[in-house]
This record gives sequence, C-alpha cells and structure tokens, in this order.
Amino acid sequence: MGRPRQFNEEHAVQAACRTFWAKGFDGTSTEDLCQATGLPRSSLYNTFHSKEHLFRRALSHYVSTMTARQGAILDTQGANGLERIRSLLAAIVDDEAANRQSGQSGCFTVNTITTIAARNPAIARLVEADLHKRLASLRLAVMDGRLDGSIAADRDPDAAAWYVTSLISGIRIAGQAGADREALEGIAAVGVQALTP
Amino acid sequence: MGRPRQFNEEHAVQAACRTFWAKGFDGTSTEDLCQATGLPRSSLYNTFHSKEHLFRRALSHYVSTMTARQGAILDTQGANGLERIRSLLAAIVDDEAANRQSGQSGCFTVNTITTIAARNPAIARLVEADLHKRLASLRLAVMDGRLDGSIAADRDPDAAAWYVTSLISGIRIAGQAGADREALEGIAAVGVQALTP
DNA sequence: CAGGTTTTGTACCGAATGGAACAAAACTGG
DNA sequence: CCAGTTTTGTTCCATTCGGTACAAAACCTG
Repeated sequence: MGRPRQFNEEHAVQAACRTFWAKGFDGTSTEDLCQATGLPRSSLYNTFHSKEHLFRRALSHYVSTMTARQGAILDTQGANGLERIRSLLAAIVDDEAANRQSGQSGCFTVNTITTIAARNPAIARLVEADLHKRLASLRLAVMDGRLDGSIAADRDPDAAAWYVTSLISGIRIAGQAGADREALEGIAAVGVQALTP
Repeated sequence: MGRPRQFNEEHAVQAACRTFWAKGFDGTSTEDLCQATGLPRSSLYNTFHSKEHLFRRALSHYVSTMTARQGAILDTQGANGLERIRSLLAAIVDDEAANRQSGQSGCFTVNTITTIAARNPAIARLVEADLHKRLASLRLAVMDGRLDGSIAADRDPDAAAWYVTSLISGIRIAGQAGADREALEGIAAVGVQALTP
C-alpha cells in the first residue's frame, strides 16, 4: 500500500555506483547523486537513508557483479588452471582499455580501499568479505593448475592467489595512470609467467 | 625584508603530505591542514596560495622522496639486475608492513591516481612525469639483469618495467586491504619469478 | 469514498567548506 | 626612526554540504 515508487531502485543504485566510482565518496555530493539518478533528494533519502548507505549499496552492487564475472571466468570448464587465470587477466585488460575511452577508469573496489576503507569499518568489512571470495576462487584455480601441470607445483596456492589479485589491482592502476592497451597486455603477459613451471 | 617566517616551509609541506596521504584531497579540509602544520590559515594561504597548490607541493615532495629511494636501491653496485629488483620489492613490503602499524598506509601516488588524477590535469602530469622516471630506472635494471643472466633474456624491458611498477602498486593495495607481512612477502616472492629464466 | 500509508515535491536548516579582508606585528634598508 | 614590505592573527563571507520538515499526491484496504 502507499504511493508506488516512480523509479527502479536497482537503476538508481547503478547510477549511484557509476558516480561514486568516477568521483569517489568524498568527491560525490548528494546533489551529484540526485542528478545521476534523476531523483529528488526526498526520494533518495526516503529509499537509501543516507549518502553512506547508498554508497554501501552501490559498492555491494559493484563487487557482486565483478566477483561473479571473475568467478564465471575461473570456473570455465575445459580449460586448465593457467588458461583460466590468463583469461581473467585478459578480461581485466579489456575492461580497462574500454574504460580508458569512456572516461570511467580503474576499479571501484581499489578506489574505495585507497580512500575510505581505513576510515569506515562497515565499508572495510564489505571490501574484505569480497576479497576473500575472490581469493578463494583464485586459490581453487591455482590448485587445479598445479594438478594439471599448467602451474608450477611449488607455487603456494595462497601466495599465488594473493599475487593474482595484486596483479589485477596493479593492472587497473596502470590503466588509470595512462598505460595503453599494449602496455596492459605486456604486464599481464609478464605477470602470468610467475605461475608457469 | 619584511617580517620573517616563523615556520619551516619544508616541515609544513611534510605535515601536509602526511595529511593528504592519509585522508585524500577531498577528505582533507583546510582546517585539517592548519592543525597538521600548526599554522594559522593566513600563513598557509600566504605561502601556498590554495589547497590545490599545497597538495601539489605535498605530492611533489612525496614522489621525489620515494623515487629517489627507488633509484638508490636500483642503482646499488655489486648486485645483479634481479637482486636489485628483489631488494626494491622487499623495501616496499617493509614500508607497507610498517605503515600497517602506524595507520598510514598505501601509496600516496596510487591514492592520487585513483581519486583526482582524472579530474586534475596538473596533478595528472605530476604523477605521469614521476611514473616515467620510475619506469626508466626499472628498465635499466631489467636490461642489466638480461645481460648478467639473472633475468630471462626474452622479457621485454618495457613490459617488465611496467610489470614491476604494477606489482608494486598491487602490493601496496594488498597492504591497505589488510594483507599481513607474510602475505605481502608471498606476493613479492611469486611476482619476482615472472622475471627469472 | 474514507482512513491509513508511502512516496514525492519544495522549502529549508545548521554546519562546514575554501578562501578573502584587513589591521597589527615584525622585520630591513635608507 | 621612518617608510616599505612581508608575515601573522582575527574576523568574516559566500557557497556548498548532508540532511530534515512537511504538506501534497498517489496508492491500497475496508
């Protein structure tokens, strides 16, 4: 009952996500959010309660989308462990090369870590929970790779999983710093050799 | 002539650097800067003209200090190319492990890239100029390593230099994300194997 | 259609923001 | 010791900030 919503909540979250991603938490004003979502302040506050709540919704949306994509690539059947990780890195490079042209760049999660994670425990927990999920699926891919021989057997799965997430962060930073597609592909190509026997 | 300064400009820049590093450009208020430097607003504005000018001074101070350190490690005599890069990574890990305890964490340059570089050309140029310096000294170390046999001869020096900078960024992000010293050392240990023959 | 409930539109609020104004203070060169 | 110059202390300002108040609007249930 009550007056029905005149907007789609998920669409609003996505618009907010793009804005926070591009401008950061501190750099985004509530006015920016109104404009990005096309909603009046009253609707935003009625639905999301505060700027920080909306940020958490936006970040949750981002991490779940991205981590699902990563999981899908890493769970691909018929490819060995190394090939799956190589595909993941290629997808990241594609992303970042595309972002370069659209102006949107880098990784929302990484941006969040470098700015507000230290100041906001709730956001830090969100990021950390996602990190562990990503580490877990990477660890599985590494263990698969060790069994199928595509990844050196002496690589510790934990260390290798951490390594790949760090490499991904590094690639996205490089993209934001102005590296072109060729440079990003070079980074991935060199980086993947840390895993081969 | 005129009334003499009652403070040391470099000290003020360093204090501002720590503050911007920890809280970011948008998250730092001019009041924060007054408190960190111990200066009244009038002195800050008289000397540094604006928040953005002070930020540039702070960032310049940071990158020149850090890049000089990196250069010193990479120019160490008596070590082969790979050993020098390994030392650099070890220094980064030490830094980040120490930062973890002091609360200060991550890399000011990386934080800047993820937040304001896209919105401010002057700051972006500052970061990019520094990046090229770091890439150049890494490229030299890689070429040395190829000659002395510590680095695989088929690694492209450009790609390898980009790779190491990305790996460094990734390690710092991991540190900010909560990785402990052991995890960071693991990342560096795996990462360095991308360069070995 | 009446009563209850939720959303929407508009107006507004106190606080904090980056920065300017300006006079007093502290120096130097003549 | 005076004129000129720079720094310092205080006060103030316009704007923007995140958020609230409240009534009108639009629905559902009975």
